[in-house]
This record gives sequence, structure tokens and C-alpha cells, in this order.
Amino acid sequence: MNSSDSAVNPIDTAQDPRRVKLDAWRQAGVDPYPHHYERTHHAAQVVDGFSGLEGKRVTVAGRILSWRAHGKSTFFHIQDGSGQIQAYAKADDLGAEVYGRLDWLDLGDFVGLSGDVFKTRTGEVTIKIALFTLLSKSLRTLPEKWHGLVDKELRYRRRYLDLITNAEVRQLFITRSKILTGVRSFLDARGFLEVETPVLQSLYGGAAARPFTTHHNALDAEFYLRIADELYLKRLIVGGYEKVYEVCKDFRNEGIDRDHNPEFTMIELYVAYADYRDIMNLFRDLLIDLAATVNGRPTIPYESRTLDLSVPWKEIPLLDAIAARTGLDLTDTDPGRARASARSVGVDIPDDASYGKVVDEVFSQRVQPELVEPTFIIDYPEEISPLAKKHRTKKGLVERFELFMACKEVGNAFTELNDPDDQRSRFMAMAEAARQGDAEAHRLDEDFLMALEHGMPPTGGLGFGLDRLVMVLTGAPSIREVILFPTLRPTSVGEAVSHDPESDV
RNA sequence: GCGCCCAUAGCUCAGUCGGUAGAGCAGCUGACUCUUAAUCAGCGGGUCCAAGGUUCGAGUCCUUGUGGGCGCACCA
Repeated sequence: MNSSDSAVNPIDTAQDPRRVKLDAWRQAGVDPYPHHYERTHHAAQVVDGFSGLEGKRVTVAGRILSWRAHGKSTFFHIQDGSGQIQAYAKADDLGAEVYGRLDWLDLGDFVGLSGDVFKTRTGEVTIKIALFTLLSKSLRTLPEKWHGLVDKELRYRRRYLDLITNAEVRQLFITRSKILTGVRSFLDARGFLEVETPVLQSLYGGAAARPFTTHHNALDAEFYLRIADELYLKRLIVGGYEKVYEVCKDFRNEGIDRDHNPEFTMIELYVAYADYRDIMNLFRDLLIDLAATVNGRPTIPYESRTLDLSVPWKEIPLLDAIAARTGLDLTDTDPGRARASARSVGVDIPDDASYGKVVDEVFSQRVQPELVEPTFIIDYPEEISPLAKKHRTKKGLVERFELFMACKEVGNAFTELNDPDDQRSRFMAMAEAARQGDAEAHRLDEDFLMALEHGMPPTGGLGFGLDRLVMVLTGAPSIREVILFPTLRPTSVGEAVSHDPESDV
């Protein structure tokens, strides 16, 4: 078992100092877990508003993070949602008995403080305590104050400690929230309708991925957790809504690494009467808007550089990008010749790779690592884009773009395929690929085809991963740093608190 | 799934050649009425991730397992 194990064992010693102090409060007639507390200010309001608050009485509340006792006077800091503020307690002000109760406080306890605002000799805004109230007794030790919590496993499994200790982590998830709010307000301002579609699906689709499966007892039916919400959102376009989007948790039963978490947040949007060019413009405007929200200017951090998003974004057809980077002409769609070309420039290609797979492989190995500046890669082979509409002029290609910046894919969009017969033949091709052993091949969805047969207007659609986007906008090195509780292997601790769901109410 | 690395006190980390485990913070006792990584004196605290093995002797070496990190593969 790992090192976190002992820390989650029950605290069992009756001599535990925090338990002793808890009893002391109770024996003094004080409830160590009161129900409510009325504040007048947050810490940051007091610090920032000092000039107007000097000498005035304020009431704040927060968690004790540091403690410096000097006999008959004591300094400590508390932290609330807005930040930290120092408090100063003096025996002369409080009286010996009340001052003595400071001994029953520990780092990690929540307290409410009332007192007058002043500045110490060293210039720090401080509250001179007239009254203090225990708001919640903490029974466990906080991580070390100087280094904070460093161990990544502990940071992810017990994120609350990470948030208490590491201010930059606390800030990052505020930023994530602002990004999500920014997406919503951008789309809402343009007349989009936010909708919700099923997570439990009897037939999964909309992406190439392996699903999680689950079971519904009363229906005695297998369900999949969705891998995308594309096919349901298109049904809503069929139904007459013209601009819809969904913020959706998707689930893909695949590997975990720096860029992938099994559950992740996808945002998909669909616009009736639009094509992929319209979507491109919308997406660029959105990202510039978000970057400005996060970083103050339309820029993103990338390694030691700053990328300016306000310059024109590059736009390169996929096969041109490959040709420019490798010298290969991959317009010939014969799989054997495509594999041979790719191998001739040293790209590793499996023997059963289809033409589309070869293109994808060469691109991701040779081109994508170079795509630092924002770049739209456009016009993909039909074979690897079963839901995108045929290109209006380029044979064998579809109208599709993926956006890359900081070498990451941050979005995928097409002019949506609305010809039901073409869609059916694409599904049939995917079914054939599935028979050839492609576990991620798209499944044939008769219900979706029926919807298309009723008629879907010309439509442009876009999907982008919020987690990826947060990584790119903030420069986070791992997807686990932008997900509050990333998926980790279960521990024996997790098993100990779990129970048999079949026996539950 | 494969390769490499890591796991020692609540937290952050040392631990030499294999000789029975240390520091700082946190905690406890005492001193101290403007400190801020407060200071000073003293004290307590360990399933060295687990199970085997080698050895007179294992935190240290070997094997297997568990958890994590990084890279590769797959994917977004």
C-alpha cells in the first residue's frame, strides 16, 4: 500500500491533542461545530480596503493556516475564499480566560474573528481580535506550510489539501470555471440554446472510441456511457433548433496519459445553415475571447514563449501540410502504396493500416509536433470522417477542420453530413472496418439515419475538449492538473468505503 | 499494454560500504505582549509500501506484487 494509507485510518488515540482540545471546548460549553456564522467582510476586502476600514470593526471567518504565539500575544493567519489575512490576539484585550482558549485552537481549524483593522509595524493589514468563535474543529494535521503538498498522488486523491495549501492550484480551477462561463456567455450571446442529451445510450456514436458499458436493472438492458453527443445534437437540429450546444461529460475506455482522462468534458455545438468556414470563424472568435479572459490579452503561454492569437491564423489542407513537412504526396488512396510512401520517410505504419490511418499517422508523427502557432488543418480524407459532408470541390475529401495550437488538437469541426443515403453508406463502410477488427469503428445507427431521412438543414458542427482547452490557455503540463479529481487506480482505501450497489436502496 | 524512475514520521526530505533510522515543519512542555518559514530550551512520534528471498545481520541487495510519476503505443 502506498504512503497515504495510514493517513486515512481512524484517529483512535484518546490522547490525540486535537481530540483533547475538542473535549475542552465542549466542557467549556462551546459547540465546536456551530451551525452558522455571520461575516461582514472577506479577507481580501479587508486587505484591499484598508484605507477605508482602518480602525473599524470587521468580522471575518476562515481556516487557520499559520500560528505565531509569543506568550501573551499571538499572531496567526486565516484563509477564506478570497485570500488570507493576519489576526492579532492580545491577552490584555481578551482577558486571561478567553486568551487561554487560543490554546484549544490548531492549524486547520475554522474560526470567526471580530476586531478592529490596523496595520502592524511591518505594514501588514491585521485584525486586532476582540471576539473569536470556533466554527469547526479540525482533527487532522495540515500539510507542511512551506513546501505545501507536493506528492502528486496525494494532490489528486485528496485535492482539498492541494487547494488549501497551494494557492496557484486554487487559482487554476477558478480560471477553469471562468473559461467554462466564458464559453457559455459567448454562445448564449449569439443565440445558442444549451441542451442536455443522454449519457446512457443503448448505441454509442459520434466519435471513434471504445466505450464503457453498464447495465440497467429494471430494463435488464446494457447501456453505454456516451463517447460523444454529436448524434443527439444533430437530432435536435432536425427537430428545428438552429443553434444548440452541450457541455457534456464523455467517457472513453482508453489509455490514461498526460492528455487523456477516461472521463472528460466536451463542448459540442451545431449551427443550422452554416458550413465549416462559418464554424472556423466562430471558433476563432471564441478562443480569442477566452484567451483574453484568462490572460488579460489574446495570448497563451507555450513553454517559455507567449503565443499571440490576434495574428491571422494559418490554414493548411491536411495533405498539403504533410507534403510540406515530409515531401510525401498522399493523394493516392491505395492503402498499400500509402503505407509504402509513409515507410519511405521512416514513419512506423502497421501492416493492416488503411489509407486514412496512414494519413493520420504521418500527420500526427511528423506534422502535429510542429504546430505551435494556431493552425487550422482542413479537408480530411472521407474514410476517417464518417460524419462529415463530402467536400464541395475536392474528391475523396470532406469539409472538416481540426485546430491545433501549442502542438495540441483543440477542436474538430465539419460541415455536417445531412444526406441520409451517403450517411448510410459511410456507416456501412465503418461496419466493414469493424468486421476487419477496428474496435473503434463507428456503429450503424438506424435511429439516427431515420432522423436524417426526415431532413436536416445544412449544418456546421464543432466539438472541443474543455480540459485540453484549459491546458492550452493556462499552459498546464498535464490534464490531471486541470481536472479536480482525475481518474486514478482505486486503492484499498476506496474499496473499504465502497459497498455493493446491488444491495443499496 | 510496454519501458524507465519513485515509495522512509501527519507533510517536505536525508540516510555513505549491508551493522537495527535522522532533520526541518507540524505536535507536546516551558520562556516570550508587533510576529510573519517568529525565536530559544527540552520532549514525544516509524508496519522504512507489501510479501517472499539472500545474509550472522536488510531502509539499503534480489524476486514478485501494490500505488504513483515520466516516456512510448492507442485516443481527444
